[in-house]
Amino acid sequence: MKKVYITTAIDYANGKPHIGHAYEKILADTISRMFRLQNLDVQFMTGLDEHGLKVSQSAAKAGVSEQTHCDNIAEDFKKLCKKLNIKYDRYIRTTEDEHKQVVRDCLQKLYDGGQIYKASYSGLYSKTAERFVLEKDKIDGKWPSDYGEVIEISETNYFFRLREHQQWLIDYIESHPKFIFPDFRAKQVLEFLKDPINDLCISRPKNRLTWGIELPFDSEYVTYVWFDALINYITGANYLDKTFTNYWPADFHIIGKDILVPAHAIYWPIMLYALGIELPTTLLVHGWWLISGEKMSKSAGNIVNPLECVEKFGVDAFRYYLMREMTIGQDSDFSFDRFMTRYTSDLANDLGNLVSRLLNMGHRYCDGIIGKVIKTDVAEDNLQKLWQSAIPEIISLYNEFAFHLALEKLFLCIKAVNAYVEDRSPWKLAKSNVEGHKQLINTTIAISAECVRLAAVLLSPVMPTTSQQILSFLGCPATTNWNADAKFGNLLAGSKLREQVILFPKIVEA
RNA sequence: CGCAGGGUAGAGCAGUCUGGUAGCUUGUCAGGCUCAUAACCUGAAGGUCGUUGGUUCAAAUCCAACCCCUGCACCCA
Repeated sequence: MKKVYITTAIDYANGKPHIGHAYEKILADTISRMFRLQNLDVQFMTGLDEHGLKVSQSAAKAGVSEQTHCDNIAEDFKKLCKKLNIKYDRYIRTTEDEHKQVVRDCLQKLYDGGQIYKASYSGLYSKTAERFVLEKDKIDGKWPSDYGEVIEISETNYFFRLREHQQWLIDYIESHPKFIFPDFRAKQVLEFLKDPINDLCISRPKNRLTWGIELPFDSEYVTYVWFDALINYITGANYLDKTFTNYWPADFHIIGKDILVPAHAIYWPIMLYALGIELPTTLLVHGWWLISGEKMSKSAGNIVNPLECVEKFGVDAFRYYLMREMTIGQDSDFSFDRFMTRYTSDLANDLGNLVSRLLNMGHRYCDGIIGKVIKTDVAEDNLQKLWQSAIPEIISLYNEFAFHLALEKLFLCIKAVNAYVEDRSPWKLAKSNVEGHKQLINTTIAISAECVRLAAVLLSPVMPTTSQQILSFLGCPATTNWNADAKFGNLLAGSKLREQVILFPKIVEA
């Protein structure tokens, strides 16, 4: 009865949504949908990380309260999800009462168990940047100008014991090859763990920062934002409730490579271990989108607004591009040129045009009704065999998160339908009076329609709306179950075809 | 320095884990077709798979060494 529990990282409430946020959500959504189509009960959660210094600073800059600031950002991100057709089951915010309670509960448990201790330390502190800095931050022996005055201060804080669990963590990662995907990321973590790790400072004194969750055992401090943020995963699984085991352990934490080390591969497993909670099954680590070869970052200011693309080309085209171009784990380059090429050649010319010509032929030669497959020959057999062998391969590629390969394969099959239609040339058959040609036309249309139906069914996780549209053109309901729908059959006989439709109009000017 | 990733037709990428005729898209050239979104189909040209060595009957793939590019302060998926 346990659900498949899938999470994205929660977005930090500091700045606007960009392509990276969009990608992670689309990836998680695609995975969720693909599991649902295989009859799994999915719980998909995303959300917002709202505490910490940066949020406090952004709010001050905008001249609003922290909570108002977060409410606004939450709206932005929820809008993004809606635009991208992200079907999450829960949207968590770290300012929710339930979450605060879970964080305090965990802190108290760790404190009682001796996993948290108080210590003082001193270091160099930048008053302007409001954080500790290191000697190595100096450029040419001088502090960067935006650090302002740098002074030595000493501070007392609470620390969470990481180091004593280091060997346990190494053993755990080595004995659980599925824990970090793809494999090379695990290697990276193990490299990191070759050096001793420091205990984690999990508090901030209120004289520096008040925007956080107060420590349950010391009201002079708030909780460090990462400690707070990571706990969202168990809050979202109803940690305080009996139903916790319906969700936990999480099956997939979907995260970017930047927050693997140390947050998700070091802090989080040790936190859970120290709390006596089972670890998530898999950290699914994706790469970054570069923008025309350059690293995308807030500071560089080259943020591609995903919403712009969506409005111009449609959400499914955008989802298709991201899933088709990215090899999970690697970085990938986003360029409008390539987006246009994918849009035009894959979506408009191959898929869209196939749908368009099929509908038109159906009306022109078969009165808009799909006939029965009566007469088949080598051409039909070959096409059918191609699809029959491709379907399980595509599904298993999906299950391995190799979406780029699944889509490549699927579009090769779509091309094969175009070639098959060319081979049969119903427009020629229609001109002749030869016995049996009418049947052959019916067969061609029926087989092609069946292939288009399958294409729509298999595209559903990536392009849910398009999938549903295509199916409705063929007189079918949306697919909800691959076991039933992802099979080559003759399910469409008697179905009424819709009038010709342009699914992906050519967009002349980029 | 170290660690990680990448280096495959003009361009952009996959394939490398699990060795066996080098694949996809785009671009170019030549044909075909006209149902269709100036779309579709067929064929051709184009690669010493970064370099050198090793293992093997067989290496893009495994091993070793080296070269080049990228990332590794904060922020950021």
